Amino acid sequence: MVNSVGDTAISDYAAFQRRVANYRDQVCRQIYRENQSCIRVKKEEVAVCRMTAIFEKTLEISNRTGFQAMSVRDLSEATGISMGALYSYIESKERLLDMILGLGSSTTRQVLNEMPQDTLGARAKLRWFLRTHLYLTEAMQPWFYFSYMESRHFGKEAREKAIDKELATERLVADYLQEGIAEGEFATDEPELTAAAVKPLLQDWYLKRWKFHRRDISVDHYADF
Amino acid sequence: MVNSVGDTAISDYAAFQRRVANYRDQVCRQIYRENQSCIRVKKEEVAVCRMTAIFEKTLEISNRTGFQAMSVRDLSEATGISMGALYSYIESKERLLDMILGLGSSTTRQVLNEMPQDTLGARAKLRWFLRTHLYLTEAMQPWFYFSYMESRHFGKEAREKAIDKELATERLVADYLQEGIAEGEFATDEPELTAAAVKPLLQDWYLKRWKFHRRDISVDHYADF
DNA sequence: GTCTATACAACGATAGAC
DNA sequence: GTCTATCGTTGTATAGAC
Repeated sequence: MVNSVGDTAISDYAAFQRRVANYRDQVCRQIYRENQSCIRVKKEEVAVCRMTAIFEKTLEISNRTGFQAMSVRDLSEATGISMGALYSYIESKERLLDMILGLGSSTTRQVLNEMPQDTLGARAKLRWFLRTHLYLTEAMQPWFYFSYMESRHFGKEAREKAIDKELATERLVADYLQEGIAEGEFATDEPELTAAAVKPLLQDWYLKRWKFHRRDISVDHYADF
Repeated sequence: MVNSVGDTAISDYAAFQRRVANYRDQVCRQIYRENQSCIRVKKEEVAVCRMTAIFEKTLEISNRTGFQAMSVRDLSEATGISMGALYSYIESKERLLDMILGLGSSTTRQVLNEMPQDTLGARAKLRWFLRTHLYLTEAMQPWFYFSYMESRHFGKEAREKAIDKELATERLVADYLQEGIAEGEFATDEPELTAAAVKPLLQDWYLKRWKFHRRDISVDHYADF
């Protein structure tokens, strides 16, 4: 409930979810402005509203059948927007992909850069980071799933960006571990390999949700660590 | 080197690789016979040889672009077999998918059912299973990658089969853990969650090879456990 | 701003000559 | 058993009426 400024941990998932929902609208508007040059619809309110729906349906269909298998006709039908109208929002299918990727990575960047200032000690920082990461992938599960599954079909630049991001996350975890070892908090002789092992555990949460839905939520998974 | 009948562990990866290569030919021939009714080429030697090439190239292209994005024309070009000739081996693109899935799961079944008889104790059994599983995914990395990535595009039956297989693996690991706890060998209060956590670590090996190629091989990853 | 109708390329698959 | 030529379908994207 309480979500005062200096909290060490995010108080609970529901609060976190609300925060992310706010970001989403904000980020959608930002995406619209960035791509205004190729969007024929000029009324911002209309455009942002419909684009939000387009993004949502795209993730929904793509996560069932794959982005490339999803035809724009499918998308038109799912959103209730005709082919012609649709193309006044997205310019091309490839551009749609770019916009969706931007949507997620902008949100992620904002959320993970908000570590409370008074979070001290490697253990606390690692805890905060892992928990926030887990919450984030839960709140935006469709996007993370999409991003993971489609990453190999990206263009060269986008794919390299994805790899960089993954390595950056791993490096951050490895650094926290290293810091913790120096503080005498952790006992691992191979922080890098451990960090590399942590990543798939985080990813499994959004990739194999059906598996965890038969049990309890993130807190448990956290205890596991 | 030594690979005598009763070895507790597979002696080394090179030997294992040779064993799997033998299986592959054998399994390819089996696939040919099973699908003989819809394969127009009747000379077994010719057919098996070309089908092996077709399977290999399909995995190669699909793992870059996705199976559904791979056109049969691409495959024709890559194999050097014309469209017409190609279709006297595969009948349809969907059938090609089925054959490839059968190829891998047959091999997997054979290999994992060959646990040495004198492997006693939960720890030894778990070790053997994990090491063999890791070796197998290394030897057939393209197939495992393909299977993982394309599983969501499968038909209902095939997808359920894949889920069953994954759960079966997890159950097996959980059982070994349980057995080990009973023997006082392991100290985990949640064998099922631990088993669930082991799976993504195994999978990460074939999904993110680029990450591990900057370090050393499976033995290390095993030590990590 | 949205619709229907359509252009044009690429797809899976086949026929028929060799 | 293999090839070239071609079928019908479906895909992305656009034009022009409303």
